[in-house]
Amino acid sequence: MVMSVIELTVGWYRDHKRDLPWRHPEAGAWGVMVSEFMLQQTPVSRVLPVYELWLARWPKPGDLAAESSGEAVRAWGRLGYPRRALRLHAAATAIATGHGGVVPASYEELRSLPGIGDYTAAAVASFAYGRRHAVLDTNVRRVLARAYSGAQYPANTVSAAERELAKRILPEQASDAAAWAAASMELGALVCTAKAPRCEQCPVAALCKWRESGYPEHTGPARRGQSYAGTDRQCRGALLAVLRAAHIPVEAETLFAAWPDEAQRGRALQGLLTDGLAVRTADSRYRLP
DNA sequence: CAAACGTGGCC
DNA sequence: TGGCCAAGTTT
Repeated sequence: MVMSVIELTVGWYRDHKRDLPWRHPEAGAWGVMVSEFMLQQTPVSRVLPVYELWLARWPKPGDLAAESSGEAVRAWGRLGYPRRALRLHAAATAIATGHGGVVPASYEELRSLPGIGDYTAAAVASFAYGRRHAVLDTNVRRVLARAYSGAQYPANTVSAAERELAKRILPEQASDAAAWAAASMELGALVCTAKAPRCEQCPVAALCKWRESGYPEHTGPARRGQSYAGTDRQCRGALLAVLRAAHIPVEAETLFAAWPDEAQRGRALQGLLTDGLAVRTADSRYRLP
């Protein structure tokens, strides 16, 4: 019998999926949700240790909600994009107060929580609750682009056509759809990678349109490079690192010792205050919220 | 829609 | 060495 891309991918996943803690049954929906926040734009290898610490310290949403948001930021460590820690704390608070302490199962309820966009809502509903949703992350988008559209890379932003394709091929049965979501993400992460795809190991190589077309190279605009060295972002990171390490409020002088450029560090501190990642005390010192 | 938002590893 | 890339969201 002829197997489809979806069937082949799900079969491959059964034998090749990584043993990740948030895939264990005991992780629960909260574990899945925490992992999804941490994995936004962040590699699995860097998430693993922080995830373990978080789940041990805050096994339920209410446990995190009971702490200050600053503790969430501190425990976030160097994962990057620390506003995610703030939003995860805010989401936990919303779950504790408005959802009986239980991570909601519906896409709409999840989507309304801070820090949860289209991808994360679909992912939590699918992975934690087996709901039927098109889960479109960078991995899945690349797999679809190659296997179905014959392109090396998807466009910079998700297109309507892409969503339609994802919905069109989504298995009818919710459990099958959830299996496909997990499997296609894993395929994109391990085999159908951005740089050097392992087509020899790919379960759908024989059906891949990109391969069939002779691997045409990407046309169209390159992805915007994200510089970092010397940027305001790096400056913010340096200042926040000082606040994370300090357990009493620090002087502006102490904070500013972490960065040479005067104009930049002033901008960065204001940004941290505006974002709620730092607060000024009555005696004009600074600390985590 | 583009820009802002961290950080580290890899080729 | 430096650009690219990593399970995105918000404004």
